[in-house]
Amino acid sequence: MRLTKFFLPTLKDDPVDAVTASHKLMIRAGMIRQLTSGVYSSLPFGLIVFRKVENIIREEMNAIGGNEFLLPAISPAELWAETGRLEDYGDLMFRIKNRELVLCPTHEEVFTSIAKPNLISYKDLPQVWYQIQSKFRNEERPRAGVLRGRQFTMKDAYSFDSSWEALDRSYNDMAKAYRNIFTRCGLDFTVVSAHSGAMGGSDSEEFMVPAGAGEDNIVISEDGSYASNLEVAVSYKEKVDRKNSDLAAEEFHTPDIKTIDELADFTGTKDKSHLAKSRVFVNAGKDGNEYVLTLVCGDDEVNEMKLQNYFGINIRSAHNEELMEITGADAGSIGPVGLKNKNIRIIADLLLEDADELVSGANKNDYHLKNIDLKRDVKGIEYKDLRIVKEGEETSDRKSKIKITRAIEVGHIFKLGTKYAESLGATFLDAEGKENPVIMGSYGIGVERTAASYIEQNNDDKGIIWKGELAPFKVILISLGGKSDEVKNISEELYGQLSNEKKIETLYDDREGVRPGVKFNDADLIGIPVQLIIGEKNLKEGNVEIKKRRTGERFIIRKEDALNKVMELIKD
RNA sequence: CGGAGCGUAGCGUAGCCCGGUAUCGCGCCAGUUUUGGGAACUGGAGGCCGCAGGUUCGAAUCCUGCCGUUCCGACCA
Repeated sequence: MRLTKFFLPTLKDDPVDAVTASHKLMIRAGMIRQLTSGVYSSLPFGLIVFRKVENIIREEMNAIGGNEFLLPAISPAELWAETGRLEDYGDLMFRIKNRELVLCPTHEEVFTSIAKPNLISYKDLPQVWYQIQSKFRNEERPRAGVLRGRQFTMKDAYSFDSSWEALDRSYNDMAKAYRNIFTRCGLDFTVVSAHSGAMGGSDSEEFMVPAGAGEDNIVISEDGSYASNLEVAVSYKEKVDRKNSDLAAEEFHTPDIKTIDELADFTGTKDKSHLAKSRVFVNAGKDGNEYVLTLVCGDDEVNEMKLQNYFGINIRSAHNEELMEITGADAGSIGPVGLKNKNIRIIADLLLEDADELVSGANKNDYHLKNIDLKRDVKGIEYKDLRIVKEGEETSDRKSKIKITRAIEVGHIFKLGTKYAESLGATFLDAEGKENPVIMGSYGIGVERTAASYIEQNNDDKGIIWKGELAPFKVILISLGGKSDEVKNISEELYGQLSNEKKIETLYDDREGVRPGVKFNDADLIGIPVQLIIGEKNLKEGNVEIKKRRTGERFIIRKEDALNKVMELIKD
């Protein structure tokens, strides 16, 4: 491609609205432009990269027997009402105003609607179906360029199986394909166990790219044997010890003490594990509200995602006005003993199992209780894993320690089970002639997000650094023309040889009247791996120069050897 | 949704407090010189100062409302 014909609007300065490296660089390198919040146009240079990602995905999906579809981006709202997701997604789904249609945020329903009348016998299964399609989500806060947008390209795949064992096989094939995809994309990634979110389902793994710009926190053990999303992570920690002193619970005055830290200071306690922290949650259900009081050690926090896993996505923190009504006190004086509403479920973290001599709120403003014995004083108490794990804790097997890192989720695979098949009536007849719901898996990859993640991991102060399969061009031929016809002739000759004979994706900076510095800086910014530089100075000696973008290494070589050297270097 | 900020030429900005018809840099166009790491000079084009209303002789500037957008948080896959 000749740069004089290629639309590549590069920017010298960072756009003021961009904060993360990939966002800045994708705009500066002329890959994307924003149309409105969370919505980006793909410019030619960006589109080349996105297509590379798509093609890698396509090849790996086809390799495991995937069938490519292209489904509509709009669908009837009714289809979503049937699975209950019209409500579940709520405002996250774009709705069309003048027709009962929605913009699809994902495609389980639509794929299932095709599966239903066509996958009717166990002989029709298994199937893997996928598409690469624009998705629309009315994100409340889009951020970091294409990392979280309102419109984005997603590869979504679905497996249809006749047994849970077969689903395991489909899932494992997919997991392997995902590893291939992200490896081929040149990403440093890690696979973590995850929460399957609003989609429902059981086993679930996320493909995570460690990067500061990420929105997720992931937990990785130092020995690499454990990896998990912080939302579901567990660790090993000693339980709070039981003292068996059988001291009577006793109320004491704690004026203006609202937080655990204040309580620790007030009581002169250094170890906050016996200062039990209470929080009240409301689980809004069809039959009215269920109230849940959680109890964790004073130095721990409740992991709300774990609560969602136990209670469903509708559980929420109680509002301040509700607290008084439920407990009899305001936040800061709430505890498990003496609650105003007796129909409240009390769930304590596993670390607090049968603990005694605890201090917690007395459900009376400005009072706390000490010597609470959970075994003795709290009837019907349940114990569950509730806490958020912390950096430096031991892994569950006690063989390693955990680290917490920010990461970008580029892919997610999970076993859906029969949720959509059941609600939409997609069944098949098994060998005995019995009707069963199709067992599904669901698998997604964010295309632009994958490219952005690559850039997050591969850039320097000059710009992007491409390598391997994602590189939009393998070589940039920089002609420092000036008045020299010879430079121009040699450049044209080499360009022809590279692009026509060797079939190498070559970008040819054939701009005239552009100073060398501008060309060098543009080349570094857009990050093509190998720069072949033709200038008058070297050419006088019969030489050309080659620079590797990543390392900055330079080679001055005979012009006759240029082609071979380029071919050698692009293999890296 | 809560908090904070921003909106002036393609991009980045000054001016706003204290009202008088918009500053500077980059980029763009023409010309001359230049040509290996974002050139110099000369000349030029380009603006409903986010929108609407109000105050005023007069509004980029003050007031009200709205819209857009960014960041933090909440929410979300």
